[in-house]
Amino acid sequence: MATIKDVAKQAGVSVATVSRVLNDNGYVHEDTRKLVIEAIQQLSYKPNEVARSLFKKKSRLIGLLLPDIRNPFFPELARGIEDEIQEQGYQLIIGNIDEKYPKEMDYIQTFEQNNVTGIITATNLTGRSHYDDLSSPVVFLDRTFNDHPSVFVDGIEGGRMAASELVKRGSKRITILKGPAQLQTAQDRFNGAIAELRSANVDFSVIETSSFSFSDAEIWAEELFEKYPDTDGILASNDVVAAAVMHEALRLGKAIPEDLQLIGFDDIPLSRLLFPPLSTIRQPAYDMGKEAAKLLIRLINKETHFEKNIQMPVMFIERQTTRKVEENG
Amino acid sequence: MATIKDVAKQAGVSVATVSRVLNDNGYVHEDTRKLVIEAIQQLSYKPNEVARSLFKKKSRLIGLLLPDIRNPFFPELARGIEDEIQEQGYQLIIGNIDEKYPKEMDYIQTFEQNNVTGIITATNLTGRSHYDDLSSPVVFLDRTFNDHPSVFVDGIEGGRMAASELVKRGSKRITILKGPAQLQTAQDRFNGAIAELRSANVDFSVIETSSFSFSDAEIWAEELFEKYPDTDGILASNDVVAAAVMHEALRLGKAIPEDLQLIGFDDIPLSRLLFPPLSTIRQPAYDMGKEAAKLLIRLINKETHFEKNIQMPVMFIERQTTRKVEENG
DNA sequence: ATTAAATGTGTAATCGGTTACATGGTGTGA
DNA sequence: TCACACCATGTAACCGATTACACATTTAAT
Repeated sequence: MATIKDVAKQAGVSVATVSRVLNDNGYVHEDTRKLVIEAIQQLSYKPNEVARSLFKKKSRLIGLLLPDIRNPFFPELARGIEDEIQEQGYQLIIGNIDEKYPKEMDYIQTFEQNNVTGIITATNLTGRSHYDDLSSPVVFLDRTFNDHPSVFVDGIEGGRMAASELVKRGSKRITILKGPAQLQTAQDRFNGAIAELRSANVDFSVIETSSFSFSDAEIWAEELFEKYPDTDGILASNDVVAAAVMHEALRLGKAIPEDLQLIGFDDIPLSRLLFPPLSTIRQPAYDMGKEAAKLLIRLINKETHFEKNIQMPVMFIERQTTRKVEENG
Repeated sequence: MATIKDVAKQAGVSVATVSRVLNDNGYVHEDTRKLVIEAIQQLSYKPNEVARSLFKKKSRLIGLLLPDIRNPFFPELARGIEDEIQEQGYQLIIGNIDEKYPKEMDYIQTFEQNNVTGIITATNLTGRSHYDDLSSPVVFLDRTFNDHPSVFVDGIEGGRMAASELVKRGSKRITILKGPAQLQTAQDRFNGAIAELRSANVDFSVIETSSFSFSDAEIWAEELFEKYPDTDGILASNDVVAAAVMHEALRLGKAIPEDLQLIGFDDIPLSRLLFPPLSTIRQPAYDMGKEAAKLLIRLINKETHFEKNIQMPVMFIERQTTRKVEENG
C-alpha cells in the first residue's frame, strides 16, 4: 500500500501539500494540485483511515448495536441507517448483542476503542446507563432512554390500536403475549393494549414471554393454546411471535380469521408472505433507521435547533388474520 | 480517555513497561506489574486500538460482506462467524452489499483502509477478481472462487436432491425457479436439478429470476402460476422465494402438498413457521459461518496443513410441503 | 514605493501505541 | 574474579496521517 510519503515523493512535493489536496484544505497551487492528483492515481493511493483516525480522534465509522440480527425487524433498521450514512461518507459497524446484554458493554468498548464517530443503539435495557459517559454521540433507536436523542414509535398507541382493531372486529376472549419485561417498548405496547381492553370492558388473559427469538416463540405459542384454548383474538408481541402463534393455531386446526383473529407488531417483510397474510401494527423500520441516522449526523455535526426525540407513526396494516370490520360492526 | 502515558506516570514507570504488561511481552518484575495493573484499573484505561492498529498494521477487526442482510440466511451465517471470532478476541464489521455489487468494492476498500485482519465474503459475483491483491486473507463463504479458501455446500448435489425428492413423491410437471444467473451457487442448484430431472425423464419448465429479495419474489411467484398453472411440483431457488410461491399458491386455492409440492433451499428459521411448514434443502448456515471463521483464523495465524476448501453437507428437511413418500412410492 | 494581506509550500510536532536498542544490575559457572 | 547469560527498565524511532508554524513569494491597497 502506497503511503502519503510515496505520493509526496512521486509528485515532488511535501506530505503537507499532499494532505492539503486530500482534504481540500489551505492553499495549494492549481498546478501542484494536478501533480498530486496524478501521483495519487498512478500509485492508486488510498489514505490510511487508521492513521487519520488516530490524529483526528474521529473515524468514519458509525457503530450500530442490535439485539438480534436474526429478527428481521433489525436488519430493516440497519438498511435505513446504512442508506443514509453512506451518502455522508460514513461506514456502518454492526454489533449483534444476540439478546445477551453483557455483550453490549463489550461492543461499546470496542466502538470507543476504534474511535467511532457516533453510535446508534437498539439494545439498551431499561435502567442501564452505560451510555452516559461516552465521548461520541448516541442515538437510541426503537428505544428511549431518559432525555437522550431517540427515534421511536408510540408503543402505547400501537398497543391500543391493535387491541381496538381486534375488539372492533368482534374478538371477545383476547390473549396478549406480553413481551420481555425489561424492554420498555414491549411494556408500552402491553400497557396500551390492556388500557384499551379495560376501557372497552373486554375479557383478556396474558402470556408472559422473555424474548423475541424465533426459537423461543414456538414455546410461547404452545403454552398459549394449552392455557387458553378458547381464545378468539391474540395480540402478539411482535411479528415473529405472531408467525409462531399462527403456525401453532393452524396446526391445531383453527380457522383464521373466522375462529381466531391475530395481530402482530412490526410488519417485517415476511408478514406479507405468511398465509393468511398477517395483520399487524406497522413500525416504519426502514424510515426509523433513516431518521436515526439523520439525527446522529446532526449531533456529530454539532448542529443545533432540531428535534432530538423523534416519534414515528404506527399504522394498522389490515391483512387477513383479522376479519372485515363490516362483518361484525 | 486515559492514555498509556497517564498510566505510566501513575505507576511511576515508562510507557514501554506498561506496554509490556499490556501485551505480556518481555521482562517485567512482578512488583512492577502489580503497580501497572493497579494504575490501569484506577484510570480504567483501555488501550487505543487505533494507535495499536496503526503500528501493527493489523486490527482486531474482521470484515464480513453480505449480499443482503434482509435475507435471513445471511444473518445466520453472521451469527456463526461472530460466535467463533469473538472467542478469539476479534470483532466483526458487517458490510451489506444490498445486492448492489459496486458497493462490494467500496466496502473492500473501507476494510483495507481500516486494517482489517481478514475478510469473509459471501458476495463475490462469478468472474470478478478484486480479491486477488488484498493484503489480508479472504475466505469465500457460500461461494467459491478459483482456489481461494472457501466454505460452501455442494449446490449441484443440493439441486439434485431436491429434484429427486420431488420426483420420488410423485410430481410430474415440475417448475424450477432458476436463481440469479451471476450466482454460481444458484446455477449449481439449477444444474443439479435439471440433471436429475433429465435422467429421471421428468418434464419441467423454468422461470428465470434475478434476485433473492423478498420484494421481487412475489413477482416471480405470480409469473410462475400464470405461465404454468398446472405445475404440480416447484423447486424454489431459496426459502424466501419458496415462501412467496407458497403464499401465491395458497391464494390461488391450491392444496399443498396434495396438488402442489414445494421444496425450498437454505432452511432459514422462518421455514419451520410457515404453514404448511416448508420442506427444504438445508444449508447449515450457522455452522458454515463457524467453519469460515475457523478457516480465516487459521489463515491469519499462518498455520499450515489444513483443508482450505471446506464442503458442508446439504440435507433434505422433510416437512409438509411435500407428501409422504410411502403414499406415492 | 511601501506595506499589509493573501497565497503557496515545507518542517516538524503530534495522535497513542509498539518495539529495537541501550544500559545496568544480578546470578552462575569456569 | 571474570565473562556471560538473564532480568528489568528506559529512550527513542516508528506506524501514516494532520496541522501549527515558519518562511517565501505574490498581490492588493495606500
